[in-house]
Amino acid sequence: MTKALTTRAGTTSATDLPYMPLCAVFRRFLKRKGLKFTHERAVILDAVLAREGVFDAEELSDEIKAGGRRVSKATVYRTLKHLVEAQIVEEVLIDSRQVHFQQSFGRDPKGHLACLETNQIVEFPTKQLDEMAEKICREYGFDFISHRFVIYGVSPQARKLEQDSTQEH
Amino acid sequence: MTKALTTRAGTTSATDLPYMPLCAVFRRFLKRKGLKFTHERAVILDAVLAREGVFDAEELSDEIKAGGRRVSKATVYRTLKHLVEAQIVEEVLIDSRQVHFQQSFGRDPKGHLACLETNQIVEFPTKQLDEMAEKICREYGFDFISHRFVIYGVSPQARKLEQDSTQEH
DNA sequence: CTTGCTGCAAAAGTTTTGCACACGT
DNA sequence: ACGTGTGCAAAACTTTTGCAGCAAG
Repeated sequence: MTKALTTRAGTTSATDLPYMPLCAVFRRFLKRKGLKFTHERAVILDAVLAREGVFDAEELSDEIKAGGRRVSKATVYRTLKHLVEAQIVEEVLIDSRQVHFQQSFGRDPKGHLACLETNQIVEFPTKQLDEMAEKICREYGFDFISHRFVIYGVSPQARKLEQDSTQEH
Repeated sequence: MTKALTTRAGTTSATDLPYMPLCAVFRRFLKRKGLKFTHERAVILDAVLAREGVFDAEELSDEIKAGGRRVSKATVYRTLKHLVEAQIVEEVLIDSRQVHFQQSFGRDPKGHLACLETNQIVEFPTKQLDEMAEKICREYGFDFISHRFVIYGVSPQARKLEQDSTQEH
């Protein structure tokens, strides 16, 4: 999507190269559902893959616009739904203002450490937690699907900011 | 709030008895903040305490109406904010449609096991998890405030429903 | 009495949807 | 060609806010 690349062996197009596996995953998902891989969906997937960490629909839309490409917000919302269903992206519920997303394909589940002062979000690995979640599910007779673990706190940076402004008094 | 009760020793009013401690907690909180304990706030606290488990602003408002009392939705939202700040109620982020709440005062933190088919929510205790959350915070230099742990799955009931409808084919 | 509170209705913010046209397969 | 997708603008929904009158301390 971003720049032209020489096609090797004439089998893959330039469009595929920056994210070959996920693009393929998405195309396969769409085909299975009788849906189409459109230019807009490619642009959105591209933007998702370019993102690090957590984002919301608005941010994604803005980044697409900033990149000089144009996709309507309605399409961004519609496509994010498909990406979630394709398990390429997952919803992350950090606060109640709006839905947040993050790329999830092939990643281990992560927990989120959110700073209530600065809205900074740090990810941490959740090995032990994953097992615990499945065990709890079993105890209650549930089939496990996924889990979300969010810890709220105050980051060192926020604490420092606060100290600085107190000293100014 | 609900029915008249004989006042013992002339010290507590009938209004206080059904939830003496929490009403007191809330009044103390309000006084500290220079806010007022109004009739509407009493009605809302009453409704919150009558609830078991997780609820949203809409449900609370409906239950108040069903009880023949009338408080505007704006006031329900405004009061829930205060109850959260007073730590009598806490936000629970289960899904992205709207904010959910539950009574939290004096309760141990709980995790939520949510069924994605039926929207049923089961609570489970999180002893080990609480320690883990604080430890993770420390590792990243954060001050711990709270945590949310939600596990998504399919409940036995939902599984059963699905089986039944498959058999009907 | 002073200050905060309530209800109402309007506003704000996010997400969804209907429709006419455009595009992938 | 067919059936899906897109943009746009309007709708839907939850939550917030401004204001004028009301109530608590």
